[in-house]
Amino acid sequence: MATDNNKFQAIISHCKEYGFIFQSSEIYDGLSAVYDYGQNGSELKRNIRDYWWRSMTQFHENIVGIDAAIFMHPTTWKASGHVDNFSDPMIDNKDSKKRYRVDHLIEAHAEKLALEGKKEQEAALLQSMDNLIAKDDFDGLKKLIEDNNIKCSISGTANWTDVRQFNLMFSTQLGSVSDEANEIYLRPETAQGIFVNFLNVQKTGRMKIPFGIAQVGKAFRNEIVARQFIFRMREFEQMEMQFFVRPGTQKEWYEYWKAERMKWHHSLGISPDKYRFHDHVKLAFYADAACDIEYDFPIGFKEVEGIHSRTDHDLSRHQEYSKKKMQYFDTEINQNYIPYVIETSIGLDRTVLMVLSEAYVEEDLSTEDKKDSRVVLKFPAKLAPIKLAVLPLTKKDGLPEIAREIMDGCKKSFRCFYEEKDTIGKRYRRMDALGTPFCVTVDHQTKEDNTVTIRYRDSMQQERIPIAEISRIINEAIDQ
RNA sequence: GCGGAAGUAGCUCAAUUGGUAGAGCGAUAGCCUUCCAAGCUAUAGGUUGCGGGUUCGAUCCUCGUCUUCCGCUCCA
Repeated sequence: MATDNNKFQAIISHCKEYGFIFQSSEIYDGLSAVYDYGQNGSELKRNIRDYWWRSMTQFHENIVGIDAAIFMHPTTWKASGHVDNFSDPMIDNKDSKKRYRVDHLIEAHAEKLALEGKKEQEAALLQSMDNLIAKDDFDGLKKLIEDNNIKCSISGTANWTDVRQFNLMFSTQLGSVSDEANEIYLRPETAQGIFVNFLNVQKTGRMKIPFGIAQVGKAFRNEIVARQFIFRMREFEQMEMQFFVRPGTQKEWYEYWKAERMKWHHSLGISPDKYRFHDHVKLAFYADAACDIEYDFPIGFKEVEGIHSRTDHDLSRHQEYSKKKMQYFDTEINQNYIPYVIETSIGLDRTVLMVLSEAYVEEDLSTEDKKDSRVVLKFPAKLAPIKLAVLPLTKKDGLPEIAREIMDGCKKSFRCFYEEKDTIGKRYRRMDALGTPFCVTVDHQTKEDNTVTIRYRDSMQQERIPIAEISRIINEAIDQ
């Protein structure tokens, strides 16, 4: 791995070759920025998801989980601000390649007219623009730009593309009759499923503030450019937790969750110097504090998780649009209020990529006589797709039968893999490439004293242990 | 989305200046019975990304398209 970019490419190839991640619909040339998880990738992903879920809902007594539908009432997205903020008519200047939001471009020109004292022209321009935007008349908008001879500030030309709508939300029809009234969106984030269920969960769970609601699920964004493997996909999975707190305490809970989430990342066995916080300077309209946890991917430091202090923005908006009171009565202070929210939102696919990036190692094992190397995925045992490989040293002499018995004893508690083909060294290396932390080998001595050789993935060390100990050793490693 | 480059077996690559493709690794089956891949034998696997055009004939030339990579752009 000469450069980090080579390492990234190597990881992508490895993922395909060993059944972790395939491009979607590959036999039909693939679908851009959509990927499928294979037999090993789906296990890895599920293990990460389960670990996060347990960390939230099991280790914290005041956090419960839900699973909301992907389809939601269209008003949800008006209330959340996605309808207004997630779709804008855009236009590109062909010479400078610069893309503008049409309204920004025209407003800038109107401002210029105002400065030149042409107040009437300014008003007329803005009026025309508002009319056209309200009608979604993109051809009209382009004509307006051309008629006013609006130029790109960089290239100074008026060589424009057509006006196009970039709607980051996917839409579809609910019901079989196509009708605009039935248009609904695939959720662009999972958070809103939590907010609209806030009262349901709080009341039925008798939850007392502060408390959290966790959720794992798919979200969809029609990204203009989606690239970099599974880092940015159009269909992706989020693991989110919204933590409801008393107004005024959000700052301390924000700090609490920053620290708590960073601890979780370190518990994956990843070194702290691979992480950094990136504080948002320009805050979104709904936030009073926000930061990202960034991991040092082979392609550089990139966001894995976001922690946002969302104030009471979401619940207030839903209260406004639904006319339902999104309030909580706090018996400690005898007050009704709309809770403030701290959000932790981590991309599951990005976490998979992070774990893969961290685990992937090419090792040079050459000695003086022999060149040798291996590719090994050093997953934490709890995340490994396969925990144990059971390998009879040979296919004869009753060794496979003993190995099968070990398999039967272990496969109820964790995922095992049986293999009798090829030399033992080759089988070890195959397991390294899948990230299997333990291999046990049944040999002739096993028949005499019921012991096997256990071989550790990372150190490649071996030791002799009784068959009865296998299960305990591996379960302990998984629990760490 | 724009510009540039690329696409040949699961992977890494070769080949024909236009005459319809080979190797290594890998896979499968068998031999060997071996505690850290690359011993032996056999087998499978490619309408050379896809679709048109030029041509007697296209993997090669040409157009379109899809996908990927790099840069720009975008990412409430």
